[in-house]
Amino acid sequence: MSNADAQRSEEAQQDEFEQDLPEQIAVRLAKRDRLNELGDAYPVALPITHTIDQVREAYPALEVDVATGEFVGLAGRVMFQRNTGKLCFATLQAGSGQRIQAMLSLDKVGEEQLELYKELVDLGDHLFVSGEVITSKRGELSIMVDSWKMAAKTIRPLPNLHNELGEEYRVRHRYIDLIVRDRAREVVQIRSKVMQSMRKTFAERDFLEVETPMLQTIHGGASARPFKTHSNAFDTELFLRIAPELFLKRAVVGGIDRVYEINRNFRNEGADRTHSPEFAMLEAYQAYGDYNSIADLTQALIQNAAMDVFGTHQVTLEDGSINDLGGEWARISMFESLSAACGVEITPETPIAELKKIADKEGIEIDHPLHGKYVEELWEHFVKGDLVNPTFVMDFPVDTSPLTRNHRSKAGVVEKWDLYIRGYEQATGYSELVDPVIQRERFVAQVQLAASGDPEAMKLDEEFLKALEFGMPPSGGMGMGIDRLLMSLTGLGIRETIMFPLVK
RNA sequence: GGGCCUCUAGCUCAGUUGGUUAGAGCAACGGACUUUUAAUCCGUGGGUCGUGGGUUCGAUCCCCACGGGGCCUACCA
Repeated sequence: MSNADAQRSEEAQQDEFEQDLPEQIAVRLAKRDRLNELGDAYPVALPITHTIDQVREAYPALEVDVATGEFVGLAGRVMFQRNTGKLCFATLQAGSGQRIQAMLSLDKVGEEQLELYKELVDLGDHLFVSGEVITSKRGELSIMVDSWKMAAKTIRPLPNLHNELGEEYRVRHRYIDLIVRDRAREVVQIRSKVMQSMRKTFAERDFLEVETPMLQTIHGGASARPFKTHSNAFDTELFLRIAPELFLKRAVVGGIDRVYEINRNFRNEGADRTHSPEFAMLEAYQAYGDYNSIADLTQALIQNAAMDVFGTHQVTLEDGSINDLGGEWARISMFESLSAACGVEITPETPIAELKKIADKEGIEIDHPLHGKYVEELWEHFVKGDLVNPTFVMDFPVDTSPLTRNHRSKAGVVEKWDLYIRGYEQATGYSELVDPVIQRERFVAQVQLAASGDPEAMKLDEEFLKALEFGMPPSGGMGMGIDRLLMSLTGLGIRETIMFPLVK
């Protein structure tokens, strides 16, 4: 297509755009033009002296019909309008959600400015007003406007504020959701404060925050299907990371003894109420720690976050129920809790055939070559549902945990825990496997699994093994889903804790 | 991946057992109103009924395909 053709087609598209406009958008575009004729529909600077929050704070409880003598200039989004012939009311909203009323009367602003206001200001516009802080005859804290200016003209109408938005509209137009729904703003604030709190806890313990590669030539550190992409410069296949683990361990080899990363992981798997294809993950490693010390750290991170953000360890969830995160969290053994729950002694030596018999009796279908897979499935069936309070489930089967050290005294299990809160897996922690010879054997076993068709089996990462061969100190490590943590702290679904979840 | 449900105005929703011109509230437009709080009152406009095909004299409604969304189910954190 030639440049001229391209331009013509662009103009055609522009015409089409303007012809097909919904009535309200056409009307607002005309108002925008009018504002630009008179001045500027989008001025770069406005003489703002106060925020809405500041004015509200300064006058928490004025009597009815008071004039304070204080003159302010402030701006906010017009959320409601109530116009009478010679007196207009507008409710202005700040980004914080704070609101204040603006009043425009004929004798203060004059006929021309009042008429222009009525003609050009719509719901949703950002409006600047300057005038005296007063209360109305009904006691509403207000600005008695001397002059007003459009701060930013909106072209699309806000949805009506008297019905809840549909779920799909909320997710696809989160910026609207944030404007009209207090809870949406609150969740963003909570998430930010939780991150601040966790970084503070880490800093107090001398952990360094680092960033490791998201684009990787070999994906590792977890069992999951990766997203694939391609590098033109290197002409090679790349993977979006499924976990940062193998790079954070390289950092520990390098002497970054206390290290953590909070960043995104990507897993090419199903999405539902508790899973998102991209999700925020915290991983932390502590040299000369083990799975006990890292469990202590995990408990501290979550309890500090609850205390810093909500001022209590007993957090109230969306449905009104209480999630009690207080006290020392229980630590139970996977094999012992499973044995107790199903009434049969189950150990790492229990033959697969016997485990299969129990599974069949319970109506659980398992088709997997690994002993540990049966144990974990049975455990989830018998025990998981009953775990409401925070609980560390300790000492997992060896064959499903290729990056974890063998238990120091119990045969057939590794030093790994999963943290469950309200029945959801919240975090996992290890005494890290640092023996490069055993690590190589574990990877080889994974490669065999992959050869037998398991798409989630780990790949053998020679560069990571080489790093281990230079000596990694004994370490504890943990990983925690941030979105999941937010769910535990609020009771919301994952798509509400992520500001912009993936939508088709 | 499998099953069930759903898509109507800017937003939230009615509705049509297939029949002339598809409705409401808020929003918009015109008018009245100097203390409103979803202001009120009078009037007006606004729709490819998700998209494409089929059945029919006639389809927004019935059928098929496709697309978006939701719930359940399976895998994974």
